[in-house]
Amino acid sequence: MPELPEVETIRLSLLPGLLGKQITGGEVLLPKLIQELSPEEFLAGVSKREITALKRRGKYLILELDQKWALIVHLRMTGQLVLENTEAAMVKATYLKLQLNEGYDLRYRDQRKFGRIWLFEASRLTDFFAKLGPEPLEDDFTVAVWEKRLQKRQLAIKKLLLNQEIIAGLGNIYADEALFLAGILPERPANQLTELDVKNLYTSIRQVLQEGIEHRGTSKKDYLDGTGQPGSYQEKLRVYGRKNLPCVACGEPILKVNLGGRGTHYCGKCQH
DNA sequence: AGTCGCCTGGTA
DNA sequence: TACCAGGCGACT
Repeated sequence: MPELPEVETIRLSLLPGLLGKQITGGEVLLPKLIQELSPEEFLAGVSKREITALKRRGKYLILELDQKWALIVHLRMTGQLVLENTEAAMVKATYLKLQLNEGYDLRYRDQRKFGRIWLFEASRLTDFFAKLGPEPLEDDFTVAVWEKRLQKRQLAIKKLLLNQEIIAGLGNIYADEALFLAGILPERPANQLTELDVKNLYTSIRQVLQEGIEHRGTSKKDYLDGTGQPGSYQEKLRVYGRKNLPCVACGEPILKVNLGGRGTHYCGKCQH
């Protein structure tokens, strides 16, 4: 489900309700959701701790507890993290409930049960994210860094965009959108991109992610932010989910193919 | 490098 | 009934 803009929107929407709150208790209703620990160990580890920061790395959400522990959430395809009144009825597919002081729960829902949650000491974060690629919106992600990452790679550029070790945070929607904006065919081998292609792609990646955040994410099916609100970027998508609809630039029908097992949308006339 | 499994639900 | 879905890791 959520890519970088959705996870960032969830982070921003949860920030006011979570910062400084204490986790008073909780309930795990799907043991396999919790990685490396038993549900009991996990609940004991988060209980009585204060949420001291909320961060994001790629598509991972990081709750810092007591400035010492890291509670990591990866939503995979259909995960949702929402703040709800403790009295509110438990919605279907809610698999984790963390009770906070002041009457609210942080609840995790996940239709397809693909999500993952970890709890460990914050000192392990560097190791945990060691293989993850650069943050595309950070200042240290430069064209030069991007160029270097694509060097000598003969894989289709779309596949590289989806590889989180190459660049963090892009998923199927924003990868297709970035390639369209840059005018590059998804099948192009990365090492055949010109210097200008690489530069355009760099700019396009940052643009679509920025736009996604500004529109509070893309709600195609399940995605909601931490307050239960959908995003609106689905209305702005240029190619994703627009098979057979006219290209916004040239009017030709948008094509959809399968690339590496993922639906891939593009304009056969605008992208080369 | 490519395919399969993990899960459930919506749609063709 | 079959296929598809915003992700990712374990297989061959």
